Amino acid sequence: METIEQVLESRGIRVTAMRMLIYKFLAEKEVAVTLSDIENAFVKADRTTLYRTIKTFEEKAIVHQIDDGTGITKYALCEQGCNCDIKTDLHLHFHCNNCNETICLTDHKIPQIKVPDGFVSENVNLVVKGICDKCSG
Amino acid sequence: METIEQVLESRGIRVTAMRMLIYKFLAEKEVAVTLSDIENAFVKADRTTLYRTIKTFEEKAIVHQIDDGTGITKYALCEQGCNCDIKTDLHLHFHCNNCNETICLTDHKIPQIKVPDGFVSENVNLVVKGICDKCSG
DNA sequence: AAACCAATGCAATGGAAGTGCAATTATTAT
DNA sequence: ATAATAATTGCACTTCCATTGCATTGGTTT
Ligand SMILES: [Mn+2]
Ligand SMILES: [Mn+2]
Ligand SMILES: [Zn+2]
Ligand SMILES: [Zn+2]
Repeated sequence: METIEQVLESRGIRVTAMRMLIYKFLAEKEVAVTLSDIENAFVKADRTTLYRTIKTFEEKAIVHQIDDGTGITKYALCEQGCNCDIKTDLHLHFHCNNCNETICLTDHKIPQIKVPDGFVSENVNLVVKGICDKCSG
Repeated sequence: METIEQVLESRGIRVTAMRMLIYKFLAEKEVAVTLSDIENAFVKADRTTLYRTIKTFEEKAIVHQIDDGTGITKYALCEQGCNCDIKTDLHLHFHCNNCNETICLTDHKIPQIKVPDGFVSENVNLVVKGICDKCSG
């Protein structure tokens, strides 16, 4: 099992205390988080640092961005085999209208979508909205 | 064929000059528009009026909102049989990565999406990104 | 230790969405 | 037609999130 340091270094991200903490925070969360979620978790740190950390993670493809339609961008750690860097990450995202949380349905892939002649599909964003398992129980 | 006045009145929207102009603008556009697109088309009118007009149209279900992932909400006239008011409008939207425009693929419906046990799907947002017919030609 | 470069913190900016209230315009009642 | 009423429009202001410039700190390398 890889340590956090190893994960970061293997992607060419220099290891700092802050980066490790944020990585750990993301790893412990089972839902996608917003920047202000991270802010609330690390009140001592500056917003900008948190922002740039998550952007670095995104560039280096250890997190991916999720647009769930709430207007606030969310982030989640990439799982094994998440190819979001080459824009072919095709797993579903689910947004709960009740608890307002968004999660990756990592092993539910997006079906092939037919587009009209002349159109070229490169990427698909699919967000299912409804009630999550915790709220429907 | 219905006149614009008739369309508006039939949905309980009072007819004003501004509303007719905006409706016409939307009808002539074959792509989804942003609020600032409308702003640029009607520089004499106030932003707020344009904003509230489009919101009225949305409430009365003659336009629907599109979240194409650019972070800016877009709007398009509902076609015949567009049931976006009852949240079952399931046609595809296509966003061109080249010309940056977004269009409704009105007769391409979203396939049934499977979600895990315990999850209840109420609504789906699906945006295909790639190259549009005009840009790929 | 000096030089260097990357990471962090602070302050400010920009863009889009939304709201309170006053002024204007249209509709209805007298 | 005039007055009363209601809806629409315009202006100013606010909020929220995302993003950047620049100074400062801290770690690495020579
Ligand atoms: Mn995901
Ligand atoms: Mn549409
Ligand atoms: Zn929920
Ligand atoms: Zn195009």
